Amino acid sequence: MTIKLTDLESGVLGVIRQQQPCSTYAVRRAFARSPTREWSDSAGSIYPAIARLVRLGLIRARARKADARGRRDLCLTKKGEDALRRWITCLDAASSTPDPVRTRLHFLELLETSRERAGFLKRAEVLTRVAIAETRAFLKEERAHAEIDYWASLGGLYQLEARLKWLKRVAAALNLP
Amino acid sequence: MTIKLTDLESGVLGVIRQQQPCSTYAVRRAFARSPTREWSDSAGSIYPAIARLVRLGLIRARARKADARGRRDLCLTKKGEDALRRWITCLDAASSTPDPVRTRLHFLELLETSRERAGFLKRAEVLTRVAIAETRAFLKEERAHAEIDYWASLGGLYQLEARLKWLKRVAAALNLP
DNA sequence: ATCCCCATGTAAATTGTTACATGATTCG
DNA sequence: CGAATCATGTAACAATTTACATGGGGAT
Repeated sequence: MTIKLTDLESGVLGVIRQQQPCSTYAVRRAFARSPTREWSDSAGSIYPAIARLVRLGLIRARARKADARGRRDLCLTKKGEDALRRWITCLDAASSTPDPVRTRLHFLELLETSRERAGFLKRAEVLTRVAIAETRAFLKEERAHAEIDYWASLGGLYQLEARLKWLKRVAAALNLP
Repeated sequence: MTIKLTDLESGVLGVIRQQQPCSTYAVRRAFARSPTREWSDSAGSIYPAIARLVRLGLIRARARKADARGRRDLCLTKKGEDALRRWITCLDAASSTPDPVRTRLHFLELLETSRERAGFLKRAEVLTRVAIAETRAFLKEERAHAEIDYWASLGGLYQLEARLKWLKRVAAALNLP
């Protein structure tokens, strides 16, 4: 059975992979820095999450010797890299997070070839277009019967269209077709 | 002490207020309809949430007589309306949801005067502009040191800018300055 | 010396997910 | 009649929030 990661766990893996070797606190700081607050930076969520990932063998933790504070160096294992890669590439419509594309894009470097990266962006684009079509259909019904819900839901459409624009810009910037 | 509502509870109150009297199942259906999945539509979250709200005195549940299925008519109490109004107007930067503005806008009708409604939109606009400024500052640092994180975070900026555009359109549509 | 940030966590309570259980009604 | 949907929930589990506890190290 394949391991199913939560978004927080995936974010943890991703940040560790970017900064390894690093401490739990470094991950926390990285999460806290982000203006969009994609992941929770509370100790009560991160420490248990990392303990889980160590238990699952996705992270290796090595105590620094002669460190009075008991800091540990965290690194991804091979298994951890695989799990992270799987999370990135298994991007689907059922994702519960506000922006599953953006959270994954942070770790795009884990995909080695241009082909894989372009594939990710393409899949993201298709998903977004599907969502746009669905939202448009929904808005059509909605308009007729509930004015305010129409305007509220229109916000979702604007967000999706912005995502599409952003994806194009990212693809161009990264030289991906 | 004032009651602090979760987003799900607020959504429940809002939908009930729009459709009252209605059943729990009607709320569930309303949540399930939305293409943006702003609120969870699982029975395991909604039934307990409504039980909580009844216990807190924000909802009144009345059994329909001679209804074999045991349906209940739910209505907001005065206290429930107040709590919902407070949730809508207490829009702040610390909101954890992806789009605290959009979720609240659904229930804008609860604000009676144009002045209040315009106030809400104005506050939303200010919050968004602040977030945009913060994100721009963040991106400036980010660009220098982590290419991919820069492009990922740029997505957040696009979302915020889309929100601003949407807010303008909503204000115009509702004839609010 | 004292205060604040670094850095580790844990405990209790709450919340949400997944899956199940039950029975009524409608539709083909 | 059988399947899908309506409509109520609950139980077990997993995850998160909030708050606390502990101590090192650096700056004023």
